[in-house]
Amino acid sequence: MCKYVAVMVDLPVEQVDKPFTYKVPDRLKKDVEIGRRVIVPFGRRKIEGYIIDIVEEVDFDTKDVINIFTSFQFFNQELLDLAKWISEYYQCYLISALKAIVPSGKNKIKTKRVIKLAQSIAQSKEIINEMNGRAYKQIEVLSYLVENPNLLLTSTELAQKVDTTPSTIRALVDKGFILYQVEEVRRNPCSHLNFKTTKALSPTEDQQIAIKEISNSLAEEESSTILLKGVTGSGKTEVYLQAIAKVLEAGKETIVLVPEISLTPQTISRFKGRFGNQVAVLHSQLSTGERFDEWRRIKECNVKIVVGARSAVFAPFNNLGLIIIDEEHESSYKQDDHPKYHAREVAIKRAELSDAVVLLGTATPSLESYHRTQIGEYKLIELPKRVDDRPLPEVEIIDLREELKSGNKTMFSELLQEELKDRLAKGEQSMIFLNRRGFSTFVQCRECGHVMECNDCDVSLTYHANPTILQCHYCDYKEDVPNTCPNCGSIYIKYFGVGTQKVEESLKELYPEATIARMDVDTTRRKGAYQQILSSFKQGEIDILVGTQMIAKGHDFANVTLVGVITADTALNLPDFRAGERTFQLLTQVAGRTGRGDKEGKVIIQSYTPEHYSIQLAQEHDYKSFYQLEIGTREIALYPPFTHLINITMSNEDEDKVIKVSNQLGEILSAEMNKIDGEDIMLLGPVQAPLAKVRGQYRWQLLLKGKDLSQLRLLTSQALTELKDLSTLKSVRVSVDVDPLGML
DNA sequence: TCACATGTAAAG
DNA sequence: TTTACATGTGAA
Ligand SMILES: [Zn+2]
Ligand SMILES: [Zn+2]
Repeated sequence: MCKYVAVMVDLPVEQVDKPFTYKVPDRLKKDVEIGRRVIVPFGRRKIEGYIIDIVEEVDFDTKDVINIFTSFQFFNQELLDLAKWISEYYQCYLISALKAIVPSGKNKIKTKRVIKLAQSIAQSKEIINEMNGRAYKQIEVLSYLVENPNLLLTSTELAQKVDTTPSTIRALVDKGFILYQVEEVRRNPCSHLNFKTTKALSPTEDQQIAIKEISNSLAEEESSTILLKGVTGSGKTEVYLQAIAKVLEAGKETIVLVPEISLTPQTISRFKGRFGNQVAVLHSQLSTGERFDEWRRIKECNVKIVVGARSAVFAPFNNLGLIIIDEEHESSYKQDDHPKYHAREVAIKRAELSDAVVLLGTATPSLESYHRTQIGEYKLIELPKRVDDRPLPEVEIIDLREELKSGNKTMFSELLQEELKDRLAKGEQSMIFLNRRGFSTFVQCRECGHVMECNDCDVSLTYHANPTILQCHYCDYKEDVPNTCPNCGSIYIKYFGVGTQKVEESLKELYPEATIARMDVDTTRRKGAYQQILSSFKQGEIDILVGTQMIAKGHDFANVTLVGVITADTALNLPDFRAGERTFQLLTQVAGRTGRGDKEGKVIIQSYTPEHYSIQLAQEHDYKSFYQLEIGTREIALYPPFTHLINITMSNEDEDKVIKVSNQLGEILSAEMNKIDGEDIMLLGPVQAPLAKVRGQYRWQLLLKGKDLSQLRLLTSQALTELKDLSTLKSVRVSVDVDPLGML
């Protein structure tokens, strides 16, 4: 038995996107299992791969497997089937899908040099007493170590903690009081946090009904999807927690997906507080080895619940009962690079393969999901009221055109200014929200109008204040802010546009006595800074918090009674069929940040197009009407959920080549469409991509639209094969995105 | 004729 | 992606 194995080699190329068979030498037979990582000879060299099948007989010559990694099985049959589905659905190589599933990289054990006391705690205390008072920093360091002997900090970290430099630590090492020790880094990202254990709350009537319905679905032991639509502050998390408890009772496992930016200690503690160390966390920021470690922990320890971002949908469970997707509508569930999967769709597929239940939670369902409840594909459960019957906040809309007419040239309307003043007087807190898209700050010359742009991308460089620098958001290119215009030499070159810094500055001018903080990429770059700002806001040390998307996510700030949105319609101007949906979701989300305590909340939305239904209906908290209107326009314009889209992007540093290939592919596609009588299929383009150039690569795109996705996929793959045979311009990159979220 | 550059197909 | 082999080119 186990004579041969079928291996997918780790090479993302069309020609090797098929299994290769190898003979297993006797010494390795005991380690043969699907999902193991192997080393095999490939051509004249060695290569890594994964076992995807075990075969008893072959009718051709084979080479021998060189080695099988014994660490663990990277995927089981169920995850392999899921990978196969992904590769087919999203048109990528099987190996790419597999690599999305397994923890990335090698089992590199990361080490660091940590500081430990050289003597026992008691002895160290004595040393402290006997030390020369002049070495007060050394005493501080030593005392810190005596109090926190298990922290295992590196010398830089320790120096930071006690506000000194590593040289102090060096001195202590030389004296023999402490020593360096190399430790394996096996980080448990939240182990240092103390979690308040919580008991199940007694649910509200609506929650009770929701839990009951979910339990019923779980009991069926048959795959199904439930959409839990609950207004902001309606207590969705408690429903999740009690649903998980039911899954645990049945001896099964749960995956909880939350959007990347919501994966904070607060979120994690909600789950750890209830279920303790049965919970593991899978960040996607975890580095190579760390993710590997967490995987090992999940497999080896008694982990029953995994909380994580997008990729946690692949958590290595064998007896999955439930997958929860919080904020189901969030666009971060779609992966940006290949394979461009959507975690919601993958979750539904995975649930189908393991007879599990998917629970989608949100206040503002994606059009797709709500539509599926209407046609009976998903079950719909609603939580229409906030807990304790708190009212939804009052929303007022300000027409910025009117403001301007009446002579207000600031970015804050009269009303917003008054309300801010009022909150400051009452000692209540406010949040000011800026939609990041369309809100870049750019540097422009006042004399000749020259705008500082990225050489490699078709965008202007963004101005950052701290440190002062110009940066490209697409390729990370950085340069110093010029003192003179590179075009005309004028010294009147300065930054324009509204950024969070600018809002913060203006607020400081308006309310010099207020404490104002800002939360954006600049202020949260430092590790832990995000947490720090949030917690000091929560403690009431900050009166006004200015921020981007980051502050819109489900934090509970009881004392926030005012939310201002500087301009609501920036997203509306984008060439994207989801613009209306995005705007509605964002406004609802932001509005939900207020009135979560005993005091009522108020929301002020400033807009240049206040008549737009996304804004009007967000004011009314009226999702249903919004859905009705939006679904109507989608149906007429033949956009999802009534059709599927496939976006094909061509890119190369030579735009002529890109255009040539785009045209070629466009022609092949139309020819194929005629052949297969593709009347239901529409081809748009080729057109220049909305982001015409990124990292020096020019981009053109083709968009396919049609009711039958498998027909679309077949068409693309056929056309691409044909293109490969035909085209001489092989250097042009062709990238396929199935179900793209936007048009970019 | 050799040394090196460039293209192309194949990988069990 | 790496590699071998085929084919092509220019200088000696
Ligand atoms: Zn750039
Ligand atoms: Zn100029």
